[in-house]
Amino acid sequence: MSNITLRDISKALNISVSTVSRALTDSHEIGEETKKLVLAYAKEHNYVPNRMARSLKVGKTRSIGVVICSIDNNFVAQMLDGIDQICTESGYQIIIMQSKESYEQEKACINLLYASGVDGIMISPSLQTTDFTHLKELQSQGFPIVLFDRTTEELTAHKITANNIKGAYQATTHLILSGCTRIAHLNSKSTLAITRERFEGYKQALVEHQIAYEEDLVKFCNTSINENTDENVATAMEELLKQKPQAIFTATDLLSTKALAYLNKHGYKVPDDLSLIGFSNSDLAPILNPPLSTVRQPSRQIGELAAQTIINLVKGKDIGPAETVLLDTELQIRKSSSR
Amino acid sequence: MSNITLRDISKALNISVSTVSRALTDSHEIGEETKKLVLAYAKEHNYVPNRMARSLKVGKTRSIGVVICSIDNNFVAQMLDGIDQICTESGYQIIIMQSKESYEQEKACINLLYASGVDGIMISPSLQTTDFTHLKELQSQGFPIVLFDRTTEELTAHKITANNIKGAYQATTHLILSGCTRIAHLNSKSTLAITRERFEGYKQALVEHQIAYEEDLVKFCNTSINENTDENVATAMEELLKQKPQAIFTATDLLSTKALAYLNKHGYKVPDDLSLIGFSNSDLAPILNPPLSTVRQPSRQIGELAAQTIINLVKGKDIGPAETVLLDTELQIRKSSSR
DNA sequence: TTGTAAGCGTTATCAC
DNA sequence: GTGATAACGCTTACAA
Repeated sequence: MSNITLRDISKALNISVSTVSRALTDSHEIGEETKKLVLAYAKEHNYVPNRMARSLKVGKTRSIGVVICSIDNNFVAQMLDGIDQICTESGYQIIIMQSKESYEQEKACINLLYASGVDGIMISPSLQTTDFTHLKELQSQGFPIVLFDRTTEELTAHKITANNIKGAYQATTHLILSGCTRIAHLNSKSTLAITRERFEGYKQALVEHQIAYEEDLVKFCNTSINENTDENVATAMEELLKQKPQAIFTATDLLSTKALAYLNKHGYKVPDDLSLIGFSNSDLAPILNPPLSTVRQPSRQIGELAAQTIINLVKGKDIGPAETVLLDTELQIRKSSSR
Repeated sequence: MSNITLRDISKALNISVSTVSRALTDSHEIGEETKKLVLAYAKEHNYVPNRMARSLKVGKTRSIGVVICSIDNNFVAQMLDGIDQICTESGYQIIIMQSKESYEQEKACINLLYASGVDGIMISPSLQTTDFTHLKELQSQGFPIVLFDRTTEELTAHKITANNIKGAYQATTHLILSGCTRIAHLNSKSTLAITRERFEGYKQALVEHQIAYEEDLVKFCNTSINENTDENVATAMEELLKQKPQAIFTATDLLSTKALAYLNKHGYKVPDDLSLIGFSNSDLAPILNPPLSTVRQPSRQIGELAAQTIINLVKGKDIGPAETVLLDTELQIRKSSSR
């Protein structure tokens, strides 16, 4: 198993290195005889090409960088699973880096990835990120970049994300149809499309059902890591609850579960006292107390599509101008919103 | 940002490539003047060394392979988080590969990682794995390997894992002290130490409290991916419940939540009808229905220690003979086991 | 069909 | 203290 090289093979078989190289890549300009010979020898001594040497030579590493906020997040892990599957199938290695919701760390990740020679980068920006020049710079050199899940209008690129407006709209509409009119909305604080779009869907549903929008029923709270999220959520919930809402629509996975925990802890009966519905991809939603109604995102599919897109870009395939792909969410009604 | 090389710097500054190289690695045999000059120029044009070239030359990639069952698993994600932190701090890149609980796929991962030149491998074997020759072969060539979380006696290596016997013992003892004598045990099917040790801890607690061990109260079920786990768990639970247990101790994260889901679905009141306690690292345990008592493992710490160990090995540090590090678990009593 | 040789960007071994 | 030069393992013109 100790590494054998092209030269070893060439010496053993008394043919040149280049012939061996070509034989192994099944070049048409090599005799069947020699091909078989080389292939056999290579297999027997289980030759495995040196990735570094190959990369150095051809200037491509067959690896792509993936930047996410945190690997320790159900939804993210599911997307990574999808990404990994596609990339492995296509012979690409992924290098995962976490921004931990920090803009500085995100830039550091990008630099590290670029320095380590990845052929392309897929990124779901941090909630802190408002400036995208670190990505624009790369792009301007023709470096392939794909945004997934979290997107922004600041950057022209291929983007794969859930249909956030529609998902939020459906969730809110569901609450309205169940008889709620005072519906609170808890969102995370960011300038990313994801935040605005879910807020947008919420407002659309209100408008459509002639319910006046009330600013006091909406809170955006800082959920960046290290930002004592529990406390921020508690404060936001406290203020929202003062407004006596009949229901709350939470816009992210983290907020949904933290809001439920808060309500349970403070003696609110869900859904008797108020309904709750949120974005969440946790498999545990059905056995939460109470079972949590959720907008579920096609996490694996987002990952798969994004991976396929970056691979196509990296391979130089013409996949047309940058476009945003919106994948439908799925409304899963459970007890937490059944009044 | 387009890559600048040593040669570019050497030309611009009219000094040799080797001088530049040495200046950048802060060699003591270079004049302070030139050092400053080179460093300044490098910074200004943000020179970043070519990883491939460096790796090819020195025969090390500063990357380590991490093999886990699935990234889409709370506990695993937490360990990965710990691993990532240590590796990033030490300037090592990690390459994560999933076995999906398949022995064949695990072997494929190992081969791919080895072929891609990682300096060492950390692995948490699949539940299917009983034969460890694929790892032994690597080891016999002096290739660094560390086992984490899931270990085996089949392999002599550095191992980092939770104190499974103690954790299981504590959980079972807790059930006994709460008044249960008919305690069922649901475990996963594997020959890994993790399975046997938790079973062992369960039995130890019984013995110590003079409770007779009953084979019918114990089930090992196949939780490999693709093995219709839900159905297997349902069958196992059905049979266990026929024995009218007063409590169930579930041995893995997956089994714990699936068991709870099963009980809820079939109208069992936990803890009134029976208590439940399980291994789980889900942050949602407190808001499950009912809040789930758990044995919590120091996931991040396991990852961190394992990462530190493999890095030490890779660096050739003498860290003594292979030993197993056992980290204490934490018993978290909640409503599901409060009678 | 096969061989020769250059070169990818580093680092290391010699010289000077 | 600095500079040539070879070498890591591979691919690829260009020759033969």
